[in-house]
Amino acid sequence: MRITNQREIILEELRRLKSHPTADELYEVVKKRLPRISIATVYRNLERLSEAGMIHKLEYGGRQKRFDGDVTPHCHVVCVKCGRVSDVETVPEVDAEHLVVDSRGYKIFDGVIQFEGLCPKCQLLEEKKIN
Amino acid sequence: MRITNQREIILEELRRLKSHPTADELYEVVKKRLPRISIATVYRNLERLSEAGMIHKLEYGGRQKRFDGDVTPHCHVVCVKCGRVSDVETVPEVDAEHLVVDSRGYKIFDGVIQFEGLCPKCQLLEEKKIN
DNA sequence: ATCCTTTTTGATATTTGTTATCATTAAATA
DNA sequence: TATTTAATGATAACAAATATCAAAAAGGAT
Ligand SMILES: [Zn+2]
Ligand SMILES: [Zn+2]
Ligand SMILES: [Zn+2]
Ligand SMILES: [Zn+2]
Repeated sequence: MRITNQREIILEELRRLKSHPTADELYEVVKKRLPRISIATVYRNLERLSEAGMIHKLEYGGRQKRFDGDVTPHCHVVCVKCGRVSDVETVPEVDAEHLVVDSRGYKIFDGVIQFEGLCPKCQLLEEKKIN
Repeated sequence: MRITNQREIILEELRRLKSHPTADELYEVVKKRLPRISIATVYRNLERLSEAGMIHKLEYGGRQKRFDGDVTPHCHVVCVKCGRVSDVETVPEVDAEHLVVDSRGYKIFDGVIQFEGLCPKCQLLEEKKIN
């Protein structure tokens, strides 16, 4: 895969951010360094980079996909209110395949534990609503 | 929540199906019993029923949301090729909260293990491609 | 039953995130 | 340098989901 200026900066900025941004959030950040870049270029490169395994595409709930520049194995927690995604530190990995008793004929590659919760911001909002 | 004929049949058919259908797949099935029903009614009721906890909304990869009439705790495997979703039988549940070392300030409700694999149909297609 | 209020429905328009198209530009190769 | 190949920017097209709204259905009061 060719290393174009746009591709390099998209990857750089995604790796810098720890927020698991959506394509348009990343577009806004990248635009500061490349004011003429098109949103299509951002979508295209995120797709290419994730195919190449250089980034991760996160397809959790909510409308928009999110992206992660950190490809080392780790778990995520998704806020059920706002959709924010954060990394979660877990105890040394449980091998997912050993948890399966009947896979219904599927050939299983991978198992990820995905947590659901309420982010700090949304917890504060909840408290205010009650009072 | 009012029990209308449409709502009842949507719930009935979703519970009968074990395929975790998309809204439009379920629409096609329900239409056999209610030929005049609108797709909007299906979307609306799936939303209301999932808010009420009577069904589950599955928001895995792929474009379309899927729905599950079985709300007893169980895990899913998603086919990475075709997006099909099936139930997976696992060993007696690991308590997700105990796996978390640092939740980054989130209040964690739930942790589900989501498996990725290749469904039987797509395994056959892969084999044919190789030969 | 009749009247009134609230909820739901069907049809369809709108929104939204994403993907496709295509002429132009940039990069790689010979 | 010329030729091929890939990437870009602008924007159209697409598809799933949601919003709108008049009409119909359901429920409650009298
Ligand atoms: Zn939140
Ligand atoms: Zn992450
Ligand atoms: Zn499949
Ligand atoms: Zn299921």
